[in-house]
Amino acid sequence: MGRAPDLVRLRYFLAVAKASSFRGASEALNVAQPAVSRAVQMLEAELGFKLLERTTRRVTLTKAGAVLARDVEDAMQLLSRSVRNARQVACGEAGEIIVAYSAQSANGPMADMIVRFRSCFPHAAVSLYMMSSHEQVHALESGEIDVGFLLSAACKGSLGHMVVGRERFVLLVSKHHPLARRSTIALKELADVPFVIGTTKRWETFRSLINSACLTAGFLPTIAEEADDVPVLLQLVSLQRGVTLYGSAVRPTLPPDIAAIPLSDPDVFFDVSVAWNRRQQTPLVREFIAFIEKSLAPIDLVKG
Amino acid sequence: MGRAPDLVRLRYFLAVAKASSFRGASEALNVAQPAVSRAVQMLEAELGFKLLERTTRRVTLTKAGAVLARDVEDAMQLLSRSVRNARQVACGEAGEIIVAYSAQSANGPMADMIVRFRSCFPHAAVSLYMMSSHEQVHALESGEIDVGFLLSAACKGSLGHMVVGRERFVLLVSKHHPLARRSTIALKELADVPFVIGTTKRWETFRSLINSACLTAGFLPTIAEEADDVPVLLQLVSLQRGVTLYGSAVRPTLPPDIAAIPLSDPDVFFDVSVAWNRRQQTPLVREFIAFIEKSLAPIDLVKG
DNA sequence: CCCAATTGATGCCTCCACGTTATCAATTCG
DNA sequence: CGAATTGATAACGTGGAGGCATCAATTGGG
Repeated sequence: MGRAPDLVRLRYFLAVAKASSFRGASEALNVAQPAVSRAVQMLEAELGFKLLERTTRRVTLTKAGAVLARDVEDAMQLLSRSVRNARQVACGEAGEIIVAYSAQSANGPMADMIVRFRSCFPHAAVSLYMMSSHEQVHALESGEIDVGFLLSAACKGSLGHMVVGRERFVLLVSKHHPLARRSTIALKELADVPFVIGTTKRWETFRSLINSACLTAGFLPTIAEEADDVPVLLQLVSLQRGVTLYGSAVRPTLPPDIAAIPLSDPDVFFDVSVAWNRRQQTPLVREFIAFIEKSLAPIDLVKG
Repeated sequence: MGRAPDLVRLRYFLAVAKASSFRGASEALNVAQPAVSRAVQMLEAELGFKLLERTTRRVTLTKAGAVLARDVEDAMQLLSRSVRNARQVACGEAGEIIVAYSAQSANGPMADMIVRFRSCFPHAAVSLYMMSSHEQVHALESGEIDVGFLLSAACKGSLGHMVVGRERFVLLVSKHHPLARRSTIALKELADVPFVIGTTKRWETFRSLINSACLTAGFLPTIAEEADDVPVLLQLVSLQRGVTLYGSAVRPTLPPDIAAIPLSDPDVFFDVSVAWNRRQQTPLVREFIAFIEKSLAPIDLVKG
């Protein structure tokens, strides 16, 4: 009941309708003329009504045939659009990609990369979600996100990843704080300075980065206050409840009453990576990673 | 080259996508399982990219496969809608029909017939055009219109036609005219009364009807003034430039200063027909004529 | 008025494509 | 570890689509 007829027959019929001639259609289709005659006959038999009025000298469309030709042409166009679209998705030219980024990576080169990727892949739908490095690892493993910009330190073995940037720490202090006038500062000077810092799971990776940096300087930071998101953290710094360490890229976005003082320690830095799940790489994800890699190449050349 | 793949293969693929299983799909399709495997393989080979991820125990859609399944389903639905629509046109359930009607038939049973036809054939597009009987004959022969309501006297041999109503004449006179007080009038009383009447080609049929009616009463009407459309004709009657004869059904639409006086002659009437071109009857036209015929049956029963 | 030419339909033959059965390889349960 | 299920593969047969040759019918020209 109501199954669609063979596409070849429909194509032959359309060709006859366009050419108003079986012979002309057969030439346009590069087949022999009897094939076209039979195809249309079979189609009519299958449908149960006549599509063409033949007068051995002239071929005209039936009303029903005209309607069918018009509608079928649209449907076939939709069909080939479907195939083209799927092909684009298959080769990574189109599709959806869900990208996460952490607070620490947000101020780095990530934003620019996304913008340029979007303009290079106009058929791709890029969704962005803010997510801590720790959360991203789980989201990548469960497939909730396709790629993530996160702290390299958070990456696990099951994830593919690639370092996209190295960042030095800056000390964030209130401008009214005694340390605010310093142009640089050594990490070990902070041994007795109270810190405000995130302590929930969300901050796990970044906190352990700070801890290990402080440990190599010979102390463990004194936690004076805890905050769970960046605005509150900055608020607490403003109120001189403590100081905190952050990536240097945060500077352009700081409120005016907070100073960012570079650390003088040469080896204290952290890396930001783009990470992905090796097991579910869609073509578009591959394209995305390749795009990031290519974006990085000139940067590395400058450094090397 | 972007030709569309075989519909059967696409249907098989959709079935697998729905069932998430080759075996399940094969049962749903009532074919053996290898047929489904091969069909999907051929489809993938034809398209050039994978649609399904097989793990011998679980079948999942590729991103491209998911996109294709979604879009192809829509396209196939459109395709079967096209076929259904064409079938409706073929059996006369749907389609376009262009109907003409003359001034004399406009006030008869035509209007009601059109309304009821429209409600019985909701998928049919009925276009209405006002056209004189004379013009309708040409328009029917050239195929510009499908059917016409016109004076039976205008019908030629090449057209099929069917009488749908018989109408008596009424004399239209100004209410200030001496004859306005009469309740009936005999045709021969009008031998010396000046007429206003249409004289162009458009009025040819109706004028010859009036002429022959008058001739049987023993005179030829005196033409005092000519008018080419109904409002002007009525205007001239109002201004007492003359009287005219018209179908009695016009009465409900007359302006208040014009009286309609029935003729007492028993044999003076004219017939209105529905006419069509025998050579280009679309199914819907056949349905229309059959509908009119059926609408007429009860009327004839009452008369007979 | 008839013959040549063109057009669509038909008969016959071939061959590819699809479907079926039988079987294998791999994974999942009990 | 064996039973069962699932998808892939092999071998085989049949139906349908296309090609060739030909027919029937209409048209146009001499």
